[in-house]
Amino acid sequence: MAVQGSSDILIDELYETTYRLRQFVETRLREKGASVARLRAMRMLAQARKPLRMRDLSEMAGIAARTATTIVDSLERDGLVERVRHPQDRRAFLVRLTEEGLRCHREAEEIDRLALAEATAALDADDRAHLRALLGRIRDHTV
Amino acid sequence: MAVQGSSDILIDELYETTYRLRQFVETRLREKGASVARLRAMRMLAQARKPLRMRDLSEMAGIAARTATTIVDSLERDGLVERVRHPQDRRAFLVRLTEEGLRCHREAEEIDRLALAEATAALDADDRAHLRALLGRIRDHTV
DNA sequence: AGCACATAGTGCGTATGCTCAGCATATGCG
DNA sequence: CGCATATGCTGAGCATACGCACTATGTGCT
Repeated sequence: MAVQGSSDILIDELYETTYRLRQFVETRLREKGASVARLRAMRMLAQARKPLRMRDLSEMAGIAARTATTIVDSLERDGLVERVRHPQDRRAFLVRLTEEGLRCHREAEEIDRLALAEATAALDADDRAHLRALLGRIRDHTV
Repeated sequence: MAVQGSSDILIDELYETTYRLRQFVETRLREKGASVARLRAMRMLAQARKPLRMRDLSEMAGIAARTATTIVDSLERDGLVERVRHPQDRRAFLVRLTEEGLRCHREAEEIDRLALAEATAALDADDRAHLRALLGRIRDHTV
C-alpha cells in the first residue's frame, strides 16, 4: 500500500529524468540540425561502415520500419543520406551517408557525448553500475 | 574515455527501460480505452476534485498548454470530460470529468497501479530509494 | 475612459513513433 | 514452371508532444 504509492513516484521520476535528459540533448543537437532520432540513424550508418537496407537500419536503431522511412526521408531531404536501389534485391534500398551526412554525424556525436557526460557527471563507476543493475531489474519485469 | 563509452550505454538503458515500461502500461490501458497521456489528464481532474482551467490542467500534468488542448479534445470526443465556459473569465474553459470519465479513471488508475507494481516488483524499499537518488543526480545536471 | 500589456485557448505546422494495408518483388516447394 | 507465401518499403492514419501566432478577453495604469 505505502509501497505502491512510492512506486508511482519512482516511475514518475524515471519518466521525468528521461524526458529532461532527452530535452537536454535535443536542444544541443538542434543547433547542428540534428536530433536524437536523426543521430541514431546516422550512427547506425556510420558504425556499419557500409550502406544499409532500410530494414537493417530500423532493426539496428531499434525503431519500427515505418519510422525509419520517415527519418530517412528527412535526412535525405537535407542531403545527409542517399537512397540507392539494392543491386540484387529490387524491393530494397541501400541507405548511405553523404559527405555532409558524415560531417553532421561527427559533430552530432560529439555534442551527444558531451551532453551525456555532463548529465551523468555526478555518477561514478559504482553509481553507473548500480543504476544499470536497477534499470535492468525493471526491464526484466516489463515483457 | 572508457567512462564516456559506458555512459552512452547507461543512457541507452535508461531510454530503453522507460520506453519498455511505457509500452507495458500503455498496452494494458488501451484495453480500457485509456492511455498514459489520457490517464494523466484524468488523474489531475480527479485529484483536484473540481473542474480545472485548461491552463491549470496542463501545468499540473506537466505538459504544454497546446498538448492539453489535444488530449482534452480526445477525452471530450469520447465523452470522458466536458468543457464549460468559465463563469467569471470568458477566455477560459473549465474541464470536468463526466460520470463515464470518473469510471474510466478509476479503472485506468487501478490498471496503472498494478502494472507499475509488477514492473518494480524486483525492487525493495532500499532499491527504490537508491534509484530515486541516482535519477535525481542526473536530473540535477540536466537544466 | 482608454490604451498598453498579459493571459487563455486553440489553429497551424512539425517531429517522433506506431499499426495496418497494399504493392512490388523474392523465394521455396511441388 | 507456377503458385503460395514471405519480405521490403511506403501510403494512410493515429497518438503524443512541442512552438509560434492569433483571437478574444482581462487587467492595470494614467
